[in-house]
Amino acid sequence: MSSASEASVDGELGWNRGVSASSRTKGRRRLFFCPKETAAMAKTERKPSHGDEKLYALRHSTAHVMAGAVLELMPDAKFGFGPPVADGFYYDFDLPRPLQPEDLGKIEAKMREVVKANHAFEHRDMSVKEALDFFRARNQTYKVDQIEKLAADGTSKDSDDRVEGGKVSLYQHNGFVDLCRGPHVARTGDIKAFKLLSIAGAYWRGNERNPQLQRIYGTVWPSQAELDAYLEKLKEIERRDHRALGKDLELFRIDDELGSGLVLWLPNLSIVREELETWWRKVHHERGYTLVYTPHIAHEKIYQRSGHLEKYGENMYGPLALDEGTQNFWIKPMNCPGHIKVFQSKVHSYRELPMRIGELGTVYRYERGGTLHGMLRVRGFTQDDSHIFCSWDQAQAEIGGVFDLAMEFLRVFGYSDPKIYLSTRPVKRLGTDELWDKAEKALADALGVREVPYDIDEGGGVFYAPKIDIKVMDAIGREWQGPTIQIDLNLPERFDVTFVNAQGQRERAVMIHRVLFGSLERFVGGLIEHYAGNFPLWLNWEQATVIPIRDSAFDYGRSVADRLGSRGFRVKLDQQGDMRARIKAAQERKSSYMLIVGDKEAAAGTVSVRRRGSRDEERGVTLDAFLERVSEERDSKALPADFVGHREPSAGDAMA
RNA sequence: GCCGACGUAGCUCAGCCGGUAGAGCAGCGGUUUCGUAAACCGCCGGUCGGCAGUUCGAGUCUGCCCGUCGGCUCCA
Repeated sequence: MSSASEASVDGELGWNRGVSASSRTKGRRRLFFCPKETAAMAKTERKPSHGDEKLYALRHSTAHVMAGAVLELMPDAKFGFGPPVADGFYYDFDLPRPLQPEDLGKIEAKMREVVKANHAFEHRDMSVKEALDFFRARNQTYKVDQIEKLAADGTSKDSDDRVEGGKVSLYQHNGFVDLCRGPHVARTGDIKAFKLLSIAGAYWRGNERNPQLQRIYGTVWPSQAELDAYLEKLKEIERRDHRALGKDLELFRIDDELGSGLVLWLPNLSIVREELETWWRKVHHERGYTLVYTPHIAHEKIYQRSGHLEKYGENMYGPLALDEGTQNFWIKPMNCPGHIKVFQSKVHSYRELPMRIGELGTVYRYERGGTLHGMLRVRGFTQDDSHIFCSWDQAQAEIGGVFDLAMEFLRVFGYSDPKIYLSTRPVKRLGTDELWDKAEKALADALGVREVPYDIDEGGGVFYAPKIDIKVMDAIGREWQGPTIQIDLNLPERFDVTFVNAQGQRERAVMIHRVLFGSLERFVGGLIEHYAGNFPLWLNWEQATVIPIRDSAFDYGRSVADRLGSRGFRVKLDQQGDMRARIKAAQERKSSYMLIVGDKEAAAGTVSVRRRGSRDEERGVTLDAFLERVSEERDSKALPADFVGHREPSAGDAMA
């Protein structure tokens, strides 16, 4: 007999049947991305729209069914938390042995039995003492821990559970009892289309000093069609994975011997980066930025003064002991100290402000091994960093200017639905509360003036400043971290950054830190996925491929390629294999245009145009007409014709 | 860093109960010149992630490192 029946207490507890999903009161909801997406994306998910209570109940109920199945298969299992998350659910277990991939199938089979048996979900309240006795008797130490915490605090940030009137809420089905506020579906038979996806480690209460539990992720949908659509979306995410595309398209490489977390930009992606940097410099010159270069290592005294060694030291590489070990240098983790020194190279009048100092500055930060992820999480990266030095009176307008520039950037790349977050003071920080009050208010005011709606990310600021984060949706509805703006009152004080005001007195400058791309590595890694490798013409490493049909057209093909090259296009003349092989290869390299030329084209001075993503050809296009067309496309930085932007809400939101 | 899985040619992978490494693609050399997604023939290419151990013998078994993947924690 399984222990599920040992846990069964129907008789003595008096369960209430038929608690409907709609009885669930509003509460905090913990939302995460599906496992595949997490590392690539922002930590917080946008809140789902109203009206998805049923989906919430379905996911929550399936988590219970899974936990019940695990308990039947492994009677010694102990349970942690098992909440619904975006697109599915998970449950954490403390198990006597590690789970194997084959276990998922067994657990799923057991779940299907329970679904088929159509057990009722039943609810009851229990006094704290009763509940503690109940879970102690079953050796469910994590539940005991949670109830004790709830009894002490009333609520818990780790779950929706709470103590009300001295009681906690429990649910049971098929003898599996869990601490839970509900709601649930009425019966297990209401669970239709589900699948267990993966196994992972997770710390109890998310704290790495706590024991590590085994987490099973699963997904569940009201219908098989919706489950299929979701699984298809996961496949699409896999197809777009920048690490796979990075290999296929020869974009970047991370070499073990060179060092993990360090990116080699291969020639193709280097072209993308060069185009981005060229445009970035142009835009910044137009906006009154001064572009500079600063060193990659610095004496430790500057990092003592900036507070980096104290608050950020565990992420820094060093020390490098120079001059017989009498002088310590560290590799720079941020560009701000260098830019402060640039500003302080002379005395500035208020007339010169705001002074906007920018740099494509390469920094190195130690990241723990398990956190590295392709180009999205690396140890060396280049930020498109700028520090704006201005007076307090100018700060708000400057923040607004940066904000507008950020929006322009996002539009160019086809990102949509920007969402704004205001991240406030973290626990580990410099400076007084008054300074933080002032800085946080300045950011909030700047957003207020623009009437931009935003959410607060409590404690999400950097050690020296609060920040505005802009998060955006990519082509398949995933959220990414975008530009960041920070207003810093700490470093100007530590470095005594001043200017001479209209009264001839020294006045403390305000420092605004901002990035638009963030890091080039992460931004471009994200772009690869956003575009699925199909880059817009202006960024593409192979803008056109000239494909002669046979030898007789080689000379004409060369003249076409030369003509395009002389207009600044990146063109490949392919003479390998036969024509069909050349077409296939060009398509695989994601060349923007194929220009197929044979004897007819040579005679007429035309090209046959085939656009990436299409099997149609357009014959008899004169070279001039083609040049005019692609010049316009390139210079306007148009999104490619095969780009399909994000239009609908994400799958999870659509379920409302 | 932690939990689990995995590391064989540039890439994708095969290699049984331990007997001394194999395919396709790519590359190179030929042949072929063909009207819209893979022409044909040949050749080159591997300290099987690294270091120890067990064994007559290790790609296969064991241990420790390194790395990658899925998460956790952290983050641009």
